[in-house]
Amino acid sequence: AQVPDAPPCTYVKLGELKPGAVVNVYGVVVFFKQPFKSRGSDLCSFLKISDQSGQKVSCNIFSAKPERHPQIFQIGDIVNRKAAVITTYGFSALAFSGTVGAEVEPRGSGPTRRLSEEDRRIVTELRSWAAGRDLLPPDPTVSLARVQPRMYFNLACQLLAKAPVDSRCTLLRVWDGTRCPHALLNVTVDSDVVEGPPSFAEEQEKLIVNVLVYDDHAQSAQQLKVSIPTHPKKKKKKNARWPTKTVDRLSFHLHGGTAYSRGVRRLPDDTAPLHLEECGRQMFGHPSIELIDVCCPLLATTSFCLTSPDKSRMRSTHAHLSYLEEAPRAQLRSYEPRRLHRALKLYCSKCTSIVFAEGYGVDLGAPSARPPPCAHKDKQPFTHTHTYVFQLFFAVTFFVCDHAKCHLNVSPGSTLEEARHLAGTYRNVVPVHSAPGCHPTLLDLSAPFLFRGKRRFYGSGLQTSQRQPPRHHNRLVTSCVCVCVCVCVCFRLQDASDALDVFLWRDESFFDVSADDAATNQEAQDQIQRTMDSLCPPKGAGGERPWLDLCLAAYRATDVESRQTFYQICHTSVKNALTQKDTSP
DNA sequence: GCTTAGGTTTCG
Repeated sequence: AQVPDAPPCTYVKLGELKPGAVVNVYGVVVFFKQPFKSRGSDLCSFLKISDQSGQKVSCNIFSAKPERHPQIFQIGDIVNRKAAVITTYGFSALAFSGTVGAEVEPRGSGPTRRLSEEDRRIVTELRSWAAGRDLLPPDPTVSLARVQPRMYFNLACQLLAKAPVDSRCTLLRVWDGTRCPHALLNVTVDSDVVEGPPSFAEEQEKLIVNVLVYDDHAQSAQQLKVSIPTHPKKKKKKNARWPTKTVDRLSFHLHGGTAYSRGVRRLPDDTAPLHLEECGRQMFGHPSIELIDVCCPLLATTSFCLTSPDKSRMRSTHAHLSYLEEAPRAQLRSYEPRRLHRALKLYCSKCTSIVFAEGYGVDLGAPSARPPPCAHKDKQPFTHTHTYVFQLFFAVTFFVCDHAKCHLNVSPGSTLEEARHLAGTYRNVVPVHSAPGCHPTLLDLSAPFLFRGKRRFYGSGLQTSQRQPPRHHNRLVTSCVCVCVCVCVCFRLQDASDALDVFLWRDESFFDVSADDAATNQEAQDQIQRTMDSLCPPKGAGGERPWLDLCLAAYRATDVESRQTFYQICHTSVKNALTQKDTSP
């Protein structure tokens, strides 16, 4: 770790870095991520820099204070970190009190502030080196008129209205003055929760697209301001029934995470594309300059757009496209498992693979059980996730993910005692054994399979095994996996035409009961059970099965030969459907 | 209290 008054150290070219060294590093930014919240206590910036040696080096900068992170404006800026700690990966710049992560010199030919003669020479050389190559990636911005299915793109647009969909999704109604030629998904939300006009004139609606914004971006989307006043007299709410004709419709998704600089952000006012204003005049008919003037907030994203003065780089709302089909109503016919404690699963907190299917120990007699080939959703077509969950549910098998990054390494010769210790830091820790080159496995039945704070869980299932005494602290452990608890339930839905199995999982709460509570609290389990039974009365128990409005997203296989259609159901949609009051057919 | 993250897009 660095201290503010570390002694001056030598400037080293990026191609000559040695692990463990503490050196003075200069480089041209070739990639950067704005500070984001880490799982620890700090914000983290990530950047890659390069220099004349051609070497690209990664750098992480940690500090809880945003102002202590390097103020990088754009790719091509030059950063300098005195006393960088070199690791085998790259280098870390720990921004402790009194120091900043790195000094930044703008690209181009700006003044070199307060630099020593040597520093000025280095910056000048780096600038002329950087000027000679094309460091900026191509701008992925397209207009709505040019959007194609399954395309990733940036969108600069005006925000006309927004509405929360659920805790992890926000709907943004936007337009960019061009008309998307595809049939568009119609998203219906309660007009009471819409900020901005609840609906627009028919001609206007044809130009407006709905963008579904998820997770971390849903939070930032909620901060965006809609400046078009809500119409004083509300239009009648549109009929929320699903269309009877099934049509492929384009939908726009801004998924969670920041890969490829995904995000949503307000653009500075002076960057509004002129055509938007002009089209706005046409769109709203009679002189509407006022309206246009106040509805300027634009959407854009992250790295390049945040502070870049280069307008062409400022717009980037990545959206992911897929086809959606709309489906009619269905009834809940049954669900599995009927005993809720069997629905408790553990999943890896990093890669989100389910770690254990049934209660641990059920299938230990068959340690040859291999992870299903489709266990990692990032390595296999998404179609398989469905099958995988199904297999997990009805076959008894277990699986420990083998992503290196998912495993907490422990020192050689470590024991269960160390796993127990880790549970003081990580909430749920699973000790595993992994022989070199082999898939990681659980320890045998007599050892705890889960440390959860101060509690240990043995044997077959979370609920029944927590009272056994601690023992086997000397058992060897090679690594540990941090896991989370979720409730995973399969619902069988049915309408007049067919039945469909639907899985809900990986949510922090389940019918307002947290998965953590469900894992340890009988009362919480009973509450879930009662809800489920009210939705789906057991045979002979009487009571009406409610009709549910469902949003079924049909992902068409990209493989045209197979033309396999399969269904993935948005678990929040299903959950909303399951909790709705309407029971009319 | 001394970690966090370590680009490479999809649960929806």
